[in-house]
Amino acid sequence: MSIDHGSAPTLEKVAELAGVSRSTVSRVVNASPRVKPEVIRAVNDAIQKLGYVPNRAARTLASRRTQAIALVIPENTARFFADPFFASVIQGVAFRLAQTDYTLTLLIAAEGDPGKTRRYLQGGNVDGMLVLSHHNDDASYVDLAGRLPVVFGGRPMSRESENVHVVDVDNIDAASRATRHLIERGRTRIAHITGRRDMAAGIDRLTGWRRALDEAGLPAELVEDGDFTPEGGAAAMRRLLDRGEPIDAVFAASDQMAFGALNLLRERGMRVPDDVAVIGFDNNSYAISSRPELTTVEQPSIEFGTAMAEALVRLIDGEEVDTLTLLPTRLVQRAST
Amino acid sequence: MSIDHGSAPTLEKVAELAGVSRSTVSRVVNASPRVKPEVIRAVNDAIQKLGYVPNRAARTLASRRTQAIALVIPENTARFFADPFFASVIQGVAFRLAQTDYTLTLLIAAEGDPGKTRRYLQGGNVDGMLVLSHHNDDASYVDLAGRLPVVFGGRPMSRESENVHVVDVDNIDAASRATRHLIERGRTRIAHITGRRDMAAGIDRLTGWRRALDEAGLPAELVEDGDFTPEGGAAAMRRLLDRGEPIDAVFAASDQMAFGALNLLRERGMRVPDDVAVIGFDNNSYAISSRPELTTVEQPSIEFGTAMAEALVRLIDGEEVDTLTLLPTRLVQRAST
DNA sequence: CTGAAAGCGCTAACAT
DNA sequence: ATGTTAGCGCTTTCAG
Repeated sequence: MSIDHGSAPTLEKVAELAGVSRSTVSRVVNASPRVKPEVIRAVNDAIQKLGYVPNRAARTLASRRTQAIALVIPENTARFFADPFFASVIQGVAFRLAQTDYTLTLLIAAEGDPGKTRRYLQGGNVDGMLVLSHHNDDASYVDLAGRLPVVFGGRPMSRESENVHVVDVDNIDAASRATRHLIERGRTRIAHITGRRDMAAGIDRLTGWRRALDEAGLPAELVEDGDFTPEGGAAAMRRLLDRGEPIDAVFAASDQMAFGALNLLRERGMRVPDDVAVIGFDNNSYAISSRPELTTVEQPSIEFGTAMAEALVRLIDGEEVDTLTLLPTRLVQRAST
Repeated sequence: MSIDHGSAPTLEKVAELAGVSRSTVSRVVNASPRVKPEVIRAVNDAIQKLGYVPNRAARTLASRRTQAIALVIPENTARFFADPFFASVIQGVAFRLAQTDYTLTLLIAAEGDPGKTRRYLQGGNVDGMLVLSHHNDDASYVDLAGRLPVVFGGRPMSRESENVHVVDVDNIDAASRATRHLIERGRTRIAHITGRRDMAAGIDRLTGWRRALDEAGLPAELVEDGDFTPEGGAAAMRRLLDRGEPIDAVFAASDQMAFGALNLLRERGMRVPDDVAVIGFDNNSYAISSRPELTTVEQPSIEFGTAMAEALVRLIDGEEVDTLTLLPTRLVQRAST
């Protein structure tokens, strides 16, 4: 097990080989202006020849810029890694950052030792942070917004702070639209399977559903809590059906729950959309894997991530960034309604 | 937009407050032995009082240890972020590392500029790297194993190098077992929907299927390529059926493909498992979301990630680590067979 | 067991 | 346009 940690060539070596000072090499490496073209050439040649790669730690130490961004995911949220929405957001963040010189540090905030993550974040190890939280514990990061640039994915449950930047979709409006879609198709007994109630998205979608129903003068009593998973959706659907009241449509706060509801409906011998129309939220693989395929509200998940990264990078660069970036949603009509 | 980048207290401040030298503070921080208990107390008090957090860059620069680990994911593989298996592996890696002082740097290796990732890796920015690849392009990282500790998730397609460490499951054996399960249940016309052929897992599962069939003296001609997705599985199933030859069972190299195949079988009016038995691979959410639920080969995905992290950390610490870590698989019997 | 001194590799004024 | 001079905050011999 002998690995050749061949000591990397330093900036100084490059300077010697190119016959210039270290400052000049530094300038060339950092694409600073005012360097004679021929010198740039000479330096680059030397860099090439030596296979020089700048040492990040030294750079960070001297410049006070880490070129690193943290993606903070609370431990309990991390369990939802496989949730298509989260996965896509992370993918979007990673892709956008791959186009920059920023490095992405994935931070699973352990519940056991919250101080560890905070210390890391406050210790000047990153230039900014992204918070992706499923739950309301994101509250613990809001205050950090005063110490370094922070962008939240989805509005945090806690009070707003002026330094808090958020990327989100208008969940109330989107849910309301989905519900109206059902109403327009003549449904009157419209149920809702909620997302988690400790998440803004879950609460807002519930609000949107209720609003649309209220405006149409329809009853908004058929609600059961889900948890964004297929199993949770099926369980909620079962409770809904077991109430014994008539139901002719259901709006689930996620495709996964709609998928689970669909399965249960089939088991109970109910036809979709004939007996019950079903609409989901997300437009992910579950929407097209189900039979019938799901009508759903599409939210741009990858763009959700790129927008977060984009906002943070601009924030770090000292640019003006909107406190709230709202991404568009779109109703996708399929066979379940 | 004014953020208070309150300059963090340095080790020197702590030394002053505690009335000792910087060296001593450093020793305490690094839990070095031979420091008088009372001094340790004094220093810790000062650290507490000042809210001191060591500067990572300075530490790295001075000690030549980054305390960072890179998780490299080729761009094309990153598109499979939502694949439950990948998501779980990443989750496992992140969780295991969260228990250490290592930081996880997520590196999406851009196809456009492969040099960027390599430079980063070679530039002494990390103490070790983990490679998670869906495809055969992991070959480009095998040689880096000579410069720093590397652990692959799934055996790379390229030739082995003595410094290459791998965490994997025995795909040949597992696939063979799945196939034998079908044979034992009296099936004789057993088809296979492959994974990607440019992945070791895809190739090995095909080999295992063929081996079991050969040993039983059964024909191994019913093969169609899939790509690990539900859509790919459905398409492969369609081609299989369109051959017009009898089929009484199918082994799909992933639950997602089995799921897709199941949907297609239903469309064609075939009953599972009565007419056709179906077995998948992974045991993820698709296996329990499908109707009927899938019999499948379970592979411990989270442990896959923790094992990778574990091996790398030990490698970095200079410990002896097996070149190949094989994780156990298990047949999970459900309604589809 | 503790302190002094010398850097780690790079950037950033300040000169020139 | 380029070089000089100081560090950035920490670890690490080497003394004692």
